[in-house]
Amino acid sequence: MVSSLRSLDENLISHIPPFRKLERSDIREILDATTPKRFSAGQAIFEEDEPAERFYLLLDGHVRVVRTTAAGDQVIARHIVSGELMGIASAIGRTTYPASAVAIDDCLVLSWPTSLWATFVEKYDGFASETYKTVGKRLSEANNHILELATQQVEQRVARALLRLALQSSRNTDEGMEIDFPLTRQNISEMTGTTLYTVSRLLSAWEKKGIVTSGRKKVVVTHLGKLKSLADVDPTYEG
Amino acid sequence: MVSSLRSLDENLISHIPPFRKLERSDIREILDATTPKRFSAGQAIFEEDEPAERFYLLLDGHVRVVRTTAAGDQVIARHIVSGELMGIASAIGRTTYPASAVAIDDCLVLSWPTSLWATFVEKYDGFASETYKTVGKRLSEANNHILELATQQVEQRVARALLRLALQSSRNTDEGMEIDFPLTRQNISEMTGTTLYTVSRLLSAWEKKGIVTSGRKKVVVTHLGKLKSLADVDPTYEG
DNA sequence: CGATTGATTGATGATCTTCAATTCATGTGG
DNA sequence: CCACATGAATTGAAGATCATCAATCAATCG
Repeated sequence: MVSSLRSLDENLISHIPPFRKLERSDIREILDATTPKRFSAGQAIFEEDEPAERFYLLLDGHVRVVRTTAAGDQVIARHIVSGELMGIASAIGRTTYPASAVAIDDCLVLSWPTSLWATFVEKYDGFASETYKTVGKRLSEANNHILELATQQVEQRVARALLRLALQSSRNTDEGMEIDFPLTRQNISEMTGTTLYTVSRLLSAWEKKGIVTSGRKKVVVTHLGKLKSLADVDPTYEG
Repeated sequence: MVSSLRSLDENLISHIPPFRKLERSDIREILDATTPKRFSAGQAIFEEDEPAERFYLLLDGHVRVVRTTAAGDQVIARHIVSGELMGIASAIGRTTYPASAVAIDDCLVLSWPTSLWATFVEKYDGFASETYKTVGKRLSEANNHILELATQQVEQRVARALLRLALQSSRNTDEGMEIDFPLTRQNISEMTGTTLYTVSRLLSAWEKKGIVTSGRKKVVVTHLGKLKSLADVDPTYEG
């Protein structure tokens, strides 16, 4: 957790990929151009189709990136964890946000006006290449997601979604790997293109098999190997 | 069609977005660094997971970008039409191709060694921003595809896929808008995450309603408005 | 003109969604 | 601090959508 909103320590961001190669003075400059902001659980950080006036860095907490269809269905495109950039529409030549970002728990966020993007890219060594790597990773993930939706059954898709969360965003407890933010059946269904009922049935079945334990807004993976085999991935898969 | 493989005219690429802002001398340089190559229908231009040694510009023809799952299912990620870059793994910090590219019909292709990518980005004004716009467009398309797969029924998905092809890659005939490359029921099913049987049934039903006519490897949209309404898009939708 | 690839269509059934009825957990206000 | 409202989860029953299998037909090509 970050102790204060007033004094931004350079160490806060110096280890984060896009800033890793920068001098302390550069980092100081970058931090001086931003004011940290807190968002509480459920608050929107930016909204789909709004003009992309700022870009963001999540320092602490978890964020859901969400799109809504004309019919009102919600789809969770991805989760953002601490240290990731978001709202980087400018990186890909957009002027509006392609999706909404919602704080899942309490979040601490830095942001800069989009007008600074070009400056960052030009001035700070490695910033451009690192952020384009990020964009590339997201494109790959999106394509993997398409492959899953197009070829796999619901059980495999849910298993994979849960597997990714366990590997990327869990803490070890005595029960097992606990997803470290509140996560409902409905949330999982919105990540996988199914219904909350089907997710509930799957989790119940898996609980009987000793693969997970779960509760209200909580999921714990108790047997990663079995989950991987349900997900139909290599046993050495790590995300 | 391009008349000869020997003399590459500067006009060939001067109107294509990433090169649009360049001087004639720059374009000459770029063309001198490549040899055009032909691929015949069905040939692979590059393969998934291969080291990304070159990047490509499609000058003529149509290319399918394909991924294959461990189980052997194929998914068509996108189609490339003349004037588009492909195999630009380097743009997003990858060292291997994320998918295979297969010539649908006879294709004419330019290519450059990946080692030149950094030079292009640095040296040629507008090249970077234009190609990142391309990457951004592909990311948006991928996210739209995810939204469709997650929320829409097969009929809507097939209607949308066909609609996009009609709007982006068709010629007008007296029958209607004919998709201008060979396209099988199986191909359509691989674009939409369904089976060739279901696509065949849908096309048959649509033919009875006067929305399409179709034949072997051929689909013609005869009533765009009705197709749009099946696809559940705005009547003014244009891609 | 046979062989191959693509398309059609009926029958059957699995998978998953939908609806409805409860139960359970959590936090809030009286 | 308990009662109650609210949001979350469960589970049965019913049925829609789509995949699968199989048989047949049609087009194209060497």
